[in-house]
Amino acid sequence: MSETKTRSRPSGKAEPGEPAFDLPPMGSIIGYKLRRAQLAVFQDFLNAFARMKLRPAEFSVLALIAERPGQKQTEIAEKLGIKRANFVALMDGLERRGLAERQKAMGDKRSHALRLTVEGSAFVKRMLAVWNEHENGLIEKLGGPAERDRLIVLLDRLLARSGE
Amino acid sequence: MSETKTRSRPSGKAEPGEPAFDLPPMGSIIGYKLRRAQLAVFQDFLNAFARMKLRPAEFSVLALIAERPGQKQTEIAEKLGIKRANFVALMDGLERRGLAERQKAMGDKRSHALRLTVEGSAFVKRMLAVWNEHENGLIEKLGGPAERDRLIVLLDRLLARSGE
DNA sequence: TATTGTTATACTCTATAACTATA
DNA sequence: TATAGTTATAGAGTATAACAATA
Repeated sequence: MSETKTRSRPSGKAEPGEPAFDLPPMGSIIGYKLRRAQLAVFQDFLNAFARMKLRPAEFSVLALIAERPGQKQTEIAEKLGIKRANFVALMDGLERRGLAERQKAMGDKRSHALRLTVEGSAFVKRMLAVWNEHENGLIEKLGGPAERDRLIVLLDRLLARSGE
Repeated sequence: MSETKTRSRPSGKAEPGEPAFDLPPMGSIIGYKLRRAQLAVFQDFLNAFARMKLRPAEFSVLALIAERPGQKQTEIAEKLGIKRANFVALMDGLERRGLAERQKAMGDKRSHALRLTVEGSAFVKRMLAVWNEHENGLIEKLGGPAERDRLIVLLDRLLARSGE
């Protein structure tokens, strides 16, 4: 299907001395720019949360537990695209810091119901305040909430039917 | 500066039984969606280049050498955000496969001028053909070249003045 | 038999310090 | 003194296999 949508230049013949390749400008490559932007955003996140010593994965785990307490490890790990084996050390860290805990579930004795501790709830409140500042900074860079929404729509298109 | 642009819901009081947090919907978090989209695009890249055994970093190094032969390692590494120490093994791999080579530079005897081999030039031609298919697939997903351009513009805004 | 959490392990990426040979 | 390339090393992140307890 389809002709070359990738090139912008009319494909003229290479001049002498020039390389014989019709190359993408690098700054227009979707995957490349996506990666650089993601790294920049994560770096901004790490700067914002340096004082709280919180990494993106820990943020999202705490957010999911806060949103719906009692979920089991596999559920949260799957939602975040984390292998359950790698989730163990992550959860160990949150438990060691006294922010979240594993409780024995009512029905299934194999699984753990994950909950925030009292200290963890206070932590999450501060975490969300910091996150709001961080996120609003990104939204301003993008040009406002409408531009943010446009970005999300485009990224969702890249994610659609990728795993199906 | 500025009020909360992050929330979409009117911040009503929490109902009994609901968690006491006003949480972001996770799917609307810029960094989170950015990361998932980047992983999906890279996975698509890896699938496309599985047969050629080429990873994104190797692709971009070959593309930069092809674009302007004779550049030295530090130049290319910096353009790609790779530490020069980590660039060594990457370049070793390309050299071992006979795709690119280190030549002694004319002026500075410390530096290496990087060039494609004859075999490497042929490889890059095939590489660019595969890449065009991959990239056009992404552009179709986005809804066409205009949507791709809009995405690049938004990602550039996230990258602007981040490191200054 | 299948699933939950776990351990052990390995591989990739990334980051830093220190060395050498040149400049 | 500083720079280009290199080595060694350590830390994240991620992937798989296998096990015990439970379903």
